[in-house]
Amino acid sequence: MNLKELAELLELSQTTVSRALNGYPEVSESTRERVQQMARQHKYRPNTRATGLATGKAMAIGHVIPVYSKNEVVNPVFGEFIAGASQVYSAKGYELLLTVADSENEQDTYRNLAAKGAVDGVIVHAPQVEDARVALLREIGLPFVIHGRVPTSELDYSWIDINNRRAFSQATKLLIDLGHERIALINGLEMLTFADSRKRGYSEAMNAAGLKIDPTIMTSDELTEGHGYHATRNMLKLENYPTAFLVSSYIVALGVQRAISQAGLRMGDDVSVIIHDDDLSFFHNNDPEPQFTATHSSVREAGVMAAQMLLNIIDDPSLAPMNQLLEARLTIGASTGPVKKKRQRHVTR
Amino acid sequence: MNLKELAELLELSQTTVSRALNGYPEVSESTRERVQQMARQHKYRPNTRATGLATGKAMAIGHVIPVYSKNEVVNPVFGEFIAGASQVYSAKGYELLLTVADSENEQDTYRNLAAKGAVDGVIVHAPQVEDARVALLREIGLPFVIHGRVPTSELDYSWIDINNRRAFSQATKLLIDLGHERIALINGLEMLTFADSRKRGYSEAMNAAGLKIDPTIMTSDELTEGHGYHATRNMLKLENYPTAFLVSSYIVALGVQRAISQAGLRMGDDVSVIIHDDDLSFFHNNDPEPQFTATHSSVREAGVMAAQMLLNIIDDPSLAPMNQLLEARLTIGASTGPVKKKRQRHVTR
DNA sequence: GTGAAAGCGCTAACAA
DNA sequence: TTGTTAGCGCTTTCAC
Repeated sequence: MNLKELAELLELSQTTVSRALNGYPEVSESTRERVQQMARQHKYRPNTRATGLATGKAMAIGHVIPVYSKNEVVNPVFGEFIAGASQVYSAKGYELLLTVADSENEQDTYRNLAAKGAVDGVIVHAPQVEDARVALLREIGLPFVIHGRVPTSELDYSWIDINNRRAFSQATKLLIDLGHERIALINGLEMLTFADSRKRGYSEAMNAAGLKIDPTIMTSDELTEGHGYHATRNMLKLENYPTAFLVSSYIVALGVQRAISQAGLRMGDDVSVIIHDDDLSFFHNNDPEPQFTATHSSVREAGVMAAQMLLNIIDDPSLAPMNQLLEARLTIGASTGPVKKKRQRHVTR
Repeated sequence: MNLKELAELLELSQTTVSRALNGYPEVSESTRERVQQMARQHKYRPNTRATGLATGKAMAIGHVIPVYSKNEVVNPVFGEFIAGASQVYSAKGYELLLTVADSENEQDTYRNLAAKGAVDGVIVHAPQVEDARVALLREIGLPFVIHGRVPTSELDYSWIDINNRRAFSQATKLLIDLGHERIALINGLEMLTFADSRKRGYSEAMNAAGLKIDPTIMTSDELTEGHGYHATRNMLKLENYPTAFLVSSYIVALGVQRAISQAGLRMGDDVSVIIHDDDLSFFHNNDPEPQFTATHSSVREAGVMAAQMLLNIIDDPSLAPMNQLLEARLTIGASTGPVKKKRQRHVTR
């Protein structure tokens, strides 16, 4: 069923039907009713391509997710973020175009998207410390919102981010307050801003407490189980191995847990562990039942907000860049018990 | 830059330019060269909407991922699957339209997608044991491939699936051969076919070995960390708690690990654990270094194959339904040591 | 309040 | 080998 057929059925012109359906005021209430009724009855849906062609709008938003390595699992946070954004799009009649780009042809990806007229704007994922995309997108004039920030950019742009620095600084401080002095950092690739920020937060808290930052208990690599496992395994072989672990991403945490368990240590007892995957999860023996959300609810929310932001910008391109910094949820506090000095236990291997 | 401008620049008709670019044979080589050269130079990309409108094809594939609950994290396997499919699409000039549908309005989602002409076909994710979508899609005539199977459907349809039944039967048998008798099954929602199949595989192997199937060490719930944690915690309180765990999804495994560790048991030593997330991972003390890929490489591959399948069907709708059953990768074998009877160790709580 | 007609950017008969 | 023309399904000016 297309507009022409619907119009013939109603014995009206396409124009009137179109107007009735799109809420133009000049249509009489009676015909509007009639048109809407008939449209519903015949399950009429305007053809996206035609509408897009006629209006010059694509009614679609592109999400570009870069894949940096063949080993790495697509980060689950993308899924959550997109689930959030998707809600907003379908409410506003937009579609979501997903592109998985390997880092080489990523520039082309954005160019193509714009030139083909496939999208009205894009959400940029996984920004890097040095990221050329801000300049690129500005150049091609495609509206965008970055999920994350680009610290090196002098250009203004819209972004939404989780306060990774603060989350890691708080988490580190918490561990320090609990008596830990050897705190391992199992981080993502530090060329990516989220990992860079987390490292800063960690370092900040360590410095503030006058603790030594020891590169031998810090790793930066892909977010894989293997990374977590090998890193932790090696660290637990050290004379003075870490008594606490700060882990980026729960995929990595799976490996960390495995190595801890294998070494005969108990997670949350011999070793405290905090996992940060935009939400924070804390494992410690003083918790009657350690907190773990793993709902990624912050990320989903970030997706919603980013989508709204982008649609606003598309509506009114003259808008000044917007941004939003979300705090990570860390629901411990009350459940953390008395501070006591951590002692290392013999590691069985 | 659009076709008209490009044609004017070249002092040719739009037709010729279009033909030259689309590889029609009747264009002379010299003009074709000239056209391609100019197009490249001006970064010309045909407008998708216009092309779609003119050809009646959307040049887009829809992926619909259902979300059954607010708690559940979007299953990471979707990400992998889509990453695989995406490769194929971009190679063939297709776009990927992602829709996240909550189970209620899912029927509408497919209807809309078809009526709007937004996609040429869809990939259906997360099929249920009783799934109305096969009939629905057949009715609206939208080409589709199911990622999974619908056991109750009498209609023929195209699908690609991982042999979940076999994977779980093998995994269970392996654990039995190692001397385990109390094997827990931490499963997904059994209304979903993947979980249903896994349960069948498990039961099959248990029955074959003459072992009792005990519902108190089997759970079926959402794929969350909390599910794994609580299920395992409760089971470890049992008099004769399980000595082995078979876990659907590594998100859940994270919780299983946590509970094991908390109980003072060692994973892969006191307790064997197999995680199945389309690839299998086995943790057992006889492995010098327990296998874990967590690359989801099977799923990514499945995505590639599903996409190819769907594009073939779209090319030639008269094609008979195709299907493909992939075996899960379980790379243990050599590393599994001698079979010995498992003994339960005292659980500290 | 309603309709005729042009046009969005492309493809594809049909002509030349 | 190239060009003319109509048309894909919709929106939107302009006229009535």
